[in-house]
Amino acid sequence: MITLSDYIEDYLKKLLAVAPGQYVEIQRSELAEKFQCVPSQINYVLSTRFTPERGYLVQSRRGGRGYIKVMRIDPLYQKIWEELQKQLYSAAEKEYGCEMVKLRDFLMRLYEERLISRREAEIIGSVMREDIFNGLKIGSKEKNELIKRLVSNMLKAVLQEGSM
Amino acid sequence: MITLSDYIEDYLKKLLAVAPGQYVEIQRSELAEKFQCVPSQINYVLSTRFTPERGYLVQSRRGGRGYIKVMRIDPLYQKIWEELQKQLYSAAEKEYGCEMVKLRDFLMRLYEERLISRREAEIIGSVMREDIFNGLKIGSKEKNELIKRLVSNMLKAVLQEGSM
DNA sequence: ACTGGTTTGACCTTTACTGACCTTCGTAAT
DNA sequence: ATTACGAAGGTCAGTAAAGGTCAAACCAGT
Repeated sequence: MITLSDYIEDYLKKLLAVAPGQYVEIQRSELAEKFQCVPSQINYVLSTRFTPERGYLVQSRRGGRGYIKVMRIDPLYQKIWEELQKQLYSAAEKEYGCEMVKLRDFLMRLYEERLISRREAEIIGSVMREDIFNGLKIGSKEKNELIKRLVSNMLKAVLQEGSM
Repeated sequence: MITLSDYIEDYLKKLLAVAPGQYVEIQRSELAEKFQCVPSQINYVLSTRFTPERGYLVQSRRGGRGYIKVMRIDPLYQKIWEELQKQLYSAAEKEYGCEMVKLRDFLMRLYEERLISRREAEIIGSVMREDIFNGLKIGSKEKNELIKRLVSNMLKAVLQEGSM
């Protein structure tokens, strides 16, 4: 099942692919018109699919001559590990812990950056699911710590192994 | 006696038989409607009849435009799956559960038979360690179940993706 | 009666989409 | 310069549309 948001995401990615430079500039209302949706849906797509975790940055300007600029973030190979740790231990401190969704987004980015293969992404991703704890009596603090360790370990394993 | 679940199972299998590709996509509520049952019965059928043991995998997405995808898996991979389950649930009953050593042996075999790459073996292996639980208050029964689920999920991920 | 598979429904989580209302900023009129 | 207007884009809460979970009730065969 493909949603409208998926189409819009696709469209933007295709634009990015052929764009000279690492960015594209669009008009929100124009795009909304093109896809026959309300303008705020564009924001929805941007905020759910073009996040930093997925390797994108969005800038915009309001008012007359306003625009939205979508950029790809550079690969930053060295920083990958740090970024992961930040992911794991930022929201983590708020007691509610690392959000699986964000983690998976980050994973997909590693895949898109070709640091890991599709299969590797799936393998690692299979651990980032709330439902692995279903029916098990485990405290949420423990759940969280476990996820962090597992993901860290797995990533460490690939990063140590070198190129795929 | 033939139950409703049997009919639903049949129906899905027939769909799969004529489907181009090794999968079918359905809407849970639609199917429930067709068979005049509650939606959750579809989950029941899927979880009891379309398991990896029987050669199937199920993926899904929630929310608007959600769907359920039922896939066939390759017989070769199915064998592997069964072996893993045997590994996980044989010694498992002896309270101390799946021995990591045995699991690692199994992993190595997968690698030697070229079903997984070296990197994949490293990733999966990084989870098969007692020390991931160090200092965490988790019952040994839970630890055990968790390891099984994690390993199963990871292998499932490989099955889904097919040959490397 | 017991047992195990089946069926159901109440409640939950996730995702997509919409619309009313708000903020920002260029620019044309004063 | 100042102001007023209009043309962007932003926010957020609400609605709807999926699918997931779990435990209780319900049979059927022994």
